[in-house]
Amino acid sequence: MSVDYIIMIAQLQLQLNPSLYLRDPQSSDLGQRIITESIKLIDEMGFEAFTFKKLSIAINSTEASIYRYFENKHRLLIYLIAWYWNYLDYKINYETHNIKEPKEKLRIALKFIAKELSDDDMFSGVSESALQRVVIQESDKTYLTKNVDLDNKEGLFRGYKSLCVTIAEYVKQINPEFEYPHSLVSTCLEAAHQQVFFAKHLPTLSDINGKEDIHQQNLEFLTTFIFKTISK
Amino acid sequence: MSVDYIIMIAQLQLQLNPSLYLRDPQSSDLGQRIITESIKLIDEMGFEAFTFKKLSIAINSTEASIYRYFENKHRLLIYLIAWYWNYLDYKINYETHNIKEPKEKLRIALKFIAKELSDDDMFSGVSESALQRVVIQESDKTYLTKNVDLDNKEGLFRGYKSLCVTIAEYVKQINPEFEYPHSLVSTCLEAAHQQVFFAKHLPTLSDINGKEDIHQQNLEFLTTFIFKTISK
DNA sequence: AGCGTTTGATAGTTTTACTATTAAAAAAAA
DNA sequence: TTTTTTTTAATAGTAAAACTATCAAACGCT
Repeated sequence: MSVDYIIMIAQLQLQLNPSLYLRDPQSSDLGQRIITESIKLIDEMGFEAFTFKKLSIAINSTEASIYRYFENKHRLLIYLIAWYWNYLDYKINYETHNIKEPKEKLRIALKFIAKELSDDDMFSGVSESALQRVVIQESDKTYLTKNVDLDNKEGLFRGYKSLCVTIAEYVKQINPEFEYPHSLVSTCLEAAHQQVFFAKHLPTLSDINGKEDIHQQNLEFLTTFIFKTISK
Repeated sequence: MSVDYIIMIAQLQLQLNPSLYLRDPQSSDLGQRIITESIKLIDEMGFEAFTFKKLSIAINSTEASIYRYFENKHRLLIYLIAWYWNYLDYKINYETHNIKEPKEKLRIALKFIAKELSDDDMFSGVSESALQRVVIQESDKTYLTKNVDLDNKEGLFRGYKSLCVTIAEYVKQINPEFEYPHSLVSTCLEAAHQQVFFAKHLPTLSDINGKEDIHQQNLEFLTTFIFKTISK
């Protein structure tokens, strides 16, 4: 691990919008336990059944203490999902940094978007595989609320938008005449987790079958769909 | 309105899976009020803030009475969304019935998927425009739960899957070699409402701008991406 | 008029989503 | 090392949500 790499990570952490929390969970032991355990719990029981009461028991603390870090469980979810998109955005920017060819950049981006994170991928104590499952099942709930406009004004969705814009840039470079780069990329980002969910739970809605490598098939689908759509 | 049409509607209503409710809301005045008012309320306040208590006040009845029709508010949402997909599936089947050319069938299907329903479109007392807004904002919540597999086994998502399969058939007829017809169509169906939501609330994620006709632009985007993806 | 079904009224339980207060513990400053 | 400040834990409490149960009134039907 080079010094540069450490600096990049530090910046990545700092980039998380302070509006995402009341008190920075990265700044204390309790805060970090809130993050790691909430990912586990939401992954296991789903966001609806998840409560601060249950979380407080899991981390051997109290509800009141958790409320000092996050206004409510919805905000905590937004934080977790934002962390993931920021992480992906960082990773994709890092991996495509010295690539010239936009098609290659797009290919790399898609690879990271569709890639399954493994259980031993850990990033400052966070189980990335559990977080990825949380993203697959819960991410849309962050913005599908009557509060979107206010939350968006606070910049809570910055990471996701940034990632979308980054990749839309590659699309524009490949085909400057294509009229819907952002729509295509957001559709693709959404499809990336939707198709995994469908493959596992509503297989009629997908041709990706659970028997083979879901993430590999998904990558092929997304690649086909995005490159064909922007072809001239 | 022809007799055939009436029969089709009757069938459409009957096709709604009885597992969707405890007591058929179409069968009584109170049941119908539950449906029409719940659509209004969810549209206005969002699904999270919506409660049976509020609904009972709106329909001048009691919580207990509503619980005789639906097990809980999540089941009611599933019912409303299922109604919409069944309605769309019926409409698309009806409108493409005597069309031979699969490309034309697909075009018609997309037209109905992307079409904005107007305030005066009413179908047995249901405000279709309000229901469509509910679909845009809430539909994904029907299946993004830990209960999906059980709900799916009960056939609660039959309408959506049926619509997806119908359109995937057109895709297969246009290009039998295309490997992901269902994935492409489910991606398209999801994008159809996602893009409207993004255009209104997270415009960075979309090229569809709120100033012009969102639904028309959306149709163009969806048409471009689906036809390009399946082109040889 | 009598019967079964549907609805309304009322009441009660458990859980969730918070807020407030105070004391103890830990960290930082003097 | 003592003092001060900040953080956390413990406890308690509230309002609303998500139900369940009971019973009587109303209604539709034969």
